[in-house]
Amino acid sequence: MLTNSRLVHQPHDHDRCINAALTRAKGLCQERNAKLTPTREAVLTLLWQSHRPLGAYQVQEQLSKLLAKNIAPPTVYRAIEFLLGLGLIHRLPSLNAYIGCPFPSSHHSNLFMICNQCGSAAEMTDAALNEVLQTASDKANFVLQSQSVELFGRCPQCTSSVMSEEGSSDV
Amino acid sequence: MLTNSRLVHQPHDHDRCINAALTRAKGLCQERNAKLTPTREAVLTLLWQSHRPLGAYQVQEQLSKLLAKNIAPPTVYRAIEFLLGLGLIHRLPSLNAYIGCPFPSSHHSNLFMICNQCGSAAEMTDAALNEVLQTASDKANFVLQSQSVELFGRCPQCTSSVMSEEGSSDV
DNA sequence: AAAATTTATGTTATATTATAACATAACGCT
DNA sequence: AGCGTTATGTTATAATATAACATAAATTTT
Repeated sequence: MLTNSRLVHQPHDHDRCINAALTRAKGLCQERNAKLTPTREAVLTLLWQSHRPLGAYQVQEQLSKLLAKNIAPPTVYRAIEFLLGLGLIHRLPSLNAYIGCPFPSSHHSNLFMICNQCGSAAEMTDAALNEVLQTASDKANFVLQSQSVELFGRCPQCTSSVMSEEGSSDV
Repeated sequence: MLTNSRLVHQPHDHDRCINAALTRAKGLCQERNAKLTPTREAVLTLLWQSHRPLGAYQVQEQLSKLLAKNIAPPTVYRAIEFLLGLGLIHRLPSLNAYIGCPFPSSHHSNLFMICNQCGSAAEMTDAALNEVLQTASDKANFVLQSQSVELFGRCPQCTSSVMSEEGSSDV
């Protein structure tokens, strides 16, 4: 059961997360002969600034600031589309938001645990889950092609610390 | 494993679906002391016209036609909100669309099997799925509060009939 | 039953998320 | 350098959703 859950839900050296993500991204792009242009890399980095998903317009805002010029939505959406295509980020449909993927090269099932309080989102792959979903599909003669599984609740961090407030912690 | 999968994925007397849904809705409203006003009932009926989810603006369009006057978005969204609150309909986040719930009174897990070809969506509850999700949450010390599980693929109907085209069948 | 209160709907405007369409620029190849 | 391809810029607009306030309808209170 691959997961970044422990990392997401407690203080850690987040620069390592960012660096690791960039390294993985560069590797994957080389492998696939895809170009991680400065814009795309910047968007990926922004999505890795925390373990909270960002909306496209939040990315736009931050990217505009970062590049010190006005960035229009299509630029952001194009970068997002590129990164989604490589599996470097995911879209959380319930939130209309995007988040960096901690294990882009592995085929996995996109299970997210999203904290209703702090907004963090941990990703995990769970073989048992995939089996159950495959079995259910088979029973219904449904040919399963892709899936989206989002869990909402309270992360360990927010559960243990009573004082933590919405969006306050640096997850 | 409660499901409407067989019904959704093959021809059937759909009027019975609609009538059953309305009956259930009326019962539930009585129970909860909630008022199923004409607008709300109309929206529910529209969402039960097929086993395909509808977007809010599709509902608006059809409701305007039905009532022979222009209906503004807030009216639709209010009815949707009311119906969601009672569990009479669900929102499919990946599609920004809404669909009638075949078993509103049962506590269930909102697993949907959405056909990429015809757009139909079957709902099922699966105890094994819920167990797996609960276990995964427990392992991560995540307090599970709610969930959204959407499966995408090919429904039995579309798999078997080669000639079926996008949106053509009366699911 | 009239007044007061709550609940539902109407109306206008606008926020938020996402894409279409076309122009320009940068890159990669020969 | 010239050509085709890929990426980005730019403008406009589509699609989804909500805020804010006005009116009306239903329910409760007196």
